[in-house]
Amino acid sequence: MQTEIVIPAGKPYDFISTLRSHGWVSLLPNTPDENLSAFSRVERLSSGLVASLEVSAGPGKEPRIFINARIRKRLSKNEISEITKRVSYMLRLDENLQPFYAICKKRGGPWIRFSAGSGYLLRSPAVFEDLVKVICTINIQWGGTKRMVRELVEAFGSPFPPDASLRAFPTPKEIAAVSEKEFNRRVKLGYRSGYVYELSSRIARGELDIGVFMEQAASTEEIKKRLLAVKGVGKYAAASMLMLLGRYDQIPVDTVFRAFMKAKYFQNEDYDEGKALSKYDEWGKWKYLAYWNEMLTHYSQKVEKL
DNA sequence: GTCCAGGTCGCGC
DNA sequence: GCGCGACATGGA
Repeated sequence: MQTEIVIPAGKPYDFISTLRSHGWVSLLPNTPDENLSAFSRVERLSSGLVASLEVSAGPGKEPRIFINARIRKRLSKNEISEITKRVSYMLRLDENLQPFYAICKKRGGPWIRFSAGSGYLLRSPAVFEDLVKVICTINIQWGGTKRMVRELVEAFGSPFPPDASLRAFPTPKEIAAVSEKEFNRRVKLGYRSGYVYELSSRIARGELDIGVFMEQAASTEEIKKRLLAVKGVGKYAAASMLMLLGRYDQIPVDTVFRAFMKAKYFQNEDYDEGKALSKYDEWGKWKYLAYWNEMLTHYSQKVEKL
């Protein structure tokens, strides 16, 4: 059965730019179409039902988002609402980047191109998935990240009944259902394996509530502290997670940041990390977006790699 | 074969 | 608080 769900973006929104904002659209269960202008994804609803979602957008500055949901039965109101919420979260339809655009406009020059509707970075519908995916970007090349995420989905994700080769992202329970030894045998995550398994087990046992990372009222410093308490999450991963949680005031310092800063700002002097970071001080709570968009522009938007 | 990747941990000072 | 080696895995 198919159900079409329509969500008005409700604000200037550039759907294509969201998909191309970084590599997340290429990590399973996300599957981009060949033009990178829409994507599909298998999603396991809280009822345990597994659906396949095709997400695309209509024309216009404030487009409507279309979700074509395939599932065995007719969708209930609750299920439609759940799907709507998850896709809205992925696309960040609830975020407001107007203050960022305003600063860009004021600065002028190349920043003018960041106009209303662009700059939203795709994320996963659930924080657990983003945490695992960020851990899978640590000390590994992008191809390795894709491989590890694929192995996780194929080994532990719930299958989509009409086509069991399509699977959802695993839940913590699905991972914690096997022993750590078995986990290590089924997916080759290198030394990240223990991090992912421990995280999954703690959540599955109820020792860690993933909601603690989403508390809107908590300060960014507080959320950062909670993230750093997760084994496997250091400064880089915490800053990346904060971005995925909609807090843009920290920059993940990694080989990408360093290489870009050296190429753009330190061609004629020795690289200095403090100096590099301070380039974005004036952006306040929008540092990440300033850095990321400048970096994308510098490399002329190489989509697949980042 | 060798190097190292969108780093992090645990140790010793 | 800072420096440093170890760490799994596979691609370059």
